[in-house]
Amino acid sequence: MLQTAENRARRKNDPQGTRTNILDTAFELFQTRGYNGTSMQEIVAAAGVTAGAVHHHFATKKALGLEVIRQKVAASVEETWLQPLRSADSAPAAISAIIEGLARDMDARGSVRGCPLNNLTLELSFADPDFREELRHIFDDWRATLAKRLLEEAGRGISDAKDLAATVVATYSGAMALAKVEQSGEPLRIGARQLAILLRSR
Amino acid sequence: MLQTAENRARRKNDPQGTRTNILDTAFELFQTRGYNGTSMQEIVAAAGVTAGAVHHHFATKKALGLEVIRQKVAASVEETWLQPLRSADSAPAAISAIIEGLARDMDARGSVRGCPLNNLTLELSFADPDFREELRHIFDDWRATLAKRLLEEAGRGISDAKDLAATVVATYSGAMALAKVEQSGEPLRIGARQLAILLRSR
DNA sequence: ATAAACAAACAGGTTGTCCTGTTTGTCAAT
DNA sequence: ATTGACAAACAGGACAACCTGTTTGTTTAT
Repeated sequence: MLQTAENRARRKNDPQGTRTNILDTAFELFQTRGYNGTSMQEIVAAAGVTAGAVHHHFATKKALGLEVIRQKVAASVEETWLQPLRSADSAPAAISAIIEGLARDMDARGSVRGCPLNNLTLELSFADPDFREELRHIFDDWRATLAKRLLEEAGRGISDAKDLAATVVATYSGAMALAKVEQSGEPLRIGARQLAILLRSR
Repeated sequence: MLQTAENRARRKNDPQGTRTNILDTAFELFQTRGYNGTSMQEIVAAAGVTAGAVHHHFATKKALGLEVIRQKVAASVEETWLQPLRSADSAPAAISAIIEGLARDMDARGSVRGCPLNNLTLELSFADPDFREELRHIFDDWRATLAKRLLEEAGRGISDAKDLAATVVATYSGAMALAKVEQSGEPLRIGARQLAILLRSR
């Protein structure tokens, strides 16, 4: 039975705010419990909205997941990697600074939830081609931005720059996996040091 | 209503075989759909056993997952990494051969499901400490075996060997993530080449 | 007036787990 | 050598909780 007008809760009527709230909450829960480990009910409860509101903005859980990747995950990589990279004087110095900054954040926070992009990639990119496509775009942008900055350095060809860019992404991603399983920032610091050596040697 | 004795199926009574069958099937499904993406019913159906049989050998899904990690995932790392490493003349040569062999397998197969250890680590190691503990042991063995072999090389200290071991694991793990999202063995080949350069430079 | 933005309740399928009953091997007593 | 007792190894559902998605109705902005 539906409720009467008397005791029905008032609507917020803040479409942009509600939508952003749902996206932010889903991103946080996916990051802590994973996509398949998070239920719609948990998202509804944590966001403090109703199931109807979620359904109005996102028809299915998959549609919500894809939007989280397109907006939140992409923005996260943009903020932590691409912007610092573009505004830095030296690419190798920026890479070291980014990774060591993350290691410091993790140790201060006391817990490591890992890289959102890698988390969702390993969970979903084989099982679902739609997710894979969205995730792949973000990786490609990341590698392209890195390669572009590494190409500016003296005495480096395009092929070397691309290979080094892929290696930076790989070593960072794997170090983050180690950091997650050890719950420590140390693997990231090791990775940063070894990447610095590799970037100096070429 | 329970079934009568007449038309009831005969028991297999092959405890070891049934148990191994369930473990193998669960490992395969976890590898393709993830832990939370796989239901008990799917495991039951794919293994061709009954729910009762699964419950007899593994009380809960989590208990089954932990056994898959302890036996199947650990054995997979042992087979592809530790044994080749121990029996090789040169550690750097073995590392290159292992990674490039995997890249060849993937291209021949036409699909990349990723590293079972990393897949489960990113999905579960933050959300559940019991899973994390089991996964961490495997990573630690992996790094220790690598460090031991890298230490044998001339002019290398224990600290450098440990750092390089962590970097080999990290770069491989991250390259496998790239391979998964690109569905190609190429990122692994790039990682192998760059690791060879790094191992030569020190 | 119309349509977007929600609130509330609900439908129907799926989930992990458990329970009861039957079959088979084992081992000791006869 | 046969039998009886007992425990392990399943078969076949049963079940409540939970899952995603929808529907219906009310509120607000334009």
